[in-house]
Amino acid sequence: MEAALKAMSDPTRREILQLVQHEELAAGAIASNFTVSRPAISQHLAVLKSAGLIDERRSGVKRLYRTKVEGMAELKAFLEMFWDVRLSRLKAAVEADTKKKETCDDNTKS
Amino acid sequence: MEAALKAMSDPTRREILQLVQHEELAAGAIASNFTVSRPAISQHLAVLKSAGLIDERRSGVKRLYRTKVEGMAELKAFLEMFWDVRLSRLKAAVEADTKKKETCDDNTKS
DNA sequence: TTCTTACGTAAGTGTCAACTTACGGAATGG
DNA sequence: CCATTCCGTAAGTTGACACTTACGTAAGAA
Repeated sequence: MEAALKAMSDPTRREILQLVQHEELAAGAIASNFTVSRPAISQHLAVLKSAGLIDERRSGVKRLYRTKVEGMAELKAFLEMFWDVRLSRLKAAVEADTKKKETCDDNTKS
Repeated sequence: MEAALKAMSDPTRREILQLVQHEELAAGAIASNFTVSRPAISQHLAVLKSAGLIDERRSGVKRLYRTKVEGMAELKAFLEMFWDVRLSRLKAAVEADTKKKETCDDNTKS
């Protein structure tokens, strides 16, 4: 997850992920969508690949890339953990509010 | 989302988020869980706060922090976009496979 | 073979960020 | 008042990283 998060924290790489989520694209075709140099895109592709976020396939002299969504599974699970906590907080708040009507106690100090 | 992603890309900050997801904790109490210096944690808290991932509340001489899950909403939506695409890929593959069987249905037995 | 296409890789540079120690400043207790 | 606690901020160092240009390499065409 560490690698996936760092990889996605770059806006250029996020754009690449969106570009190749529907169709396979060659490295050059990807680079043509950006103003930065082609080697820079090549390095971004290497980062995405080593983070498990894209797949590479060779076809003749070209290299085709495509988003590999499995690499985001861990991160997705991490995020959903917080959503579950939010729900349990709501539940706890409701229960605490119910109990407060029985035992009114003030322990704050100022 | 940019800020939230960069904030979460640091392992120390992810640990902090998990520490304060259930209960409010003071800055010092948070720092006591790590080996890095207290000012370092203070800086991490500032990053998390400016990314909208935690809330700060003052109580006397202490500052209490707590995870603010709303800051992750955009990132969650970004991730789910890729999951939707994966489903549509599966659907497209199934439909293509079905069509193939219809076009050549007179002399082949699957 | 030789040229061309389509890439990755090497090397260097500038910027950013995570960490350290030292200091400042607000709230409380004496 | 002064001292202590709790915490953010300042300043400096180190390492990571995004980018550049220049070069290397594999596949196919002439």
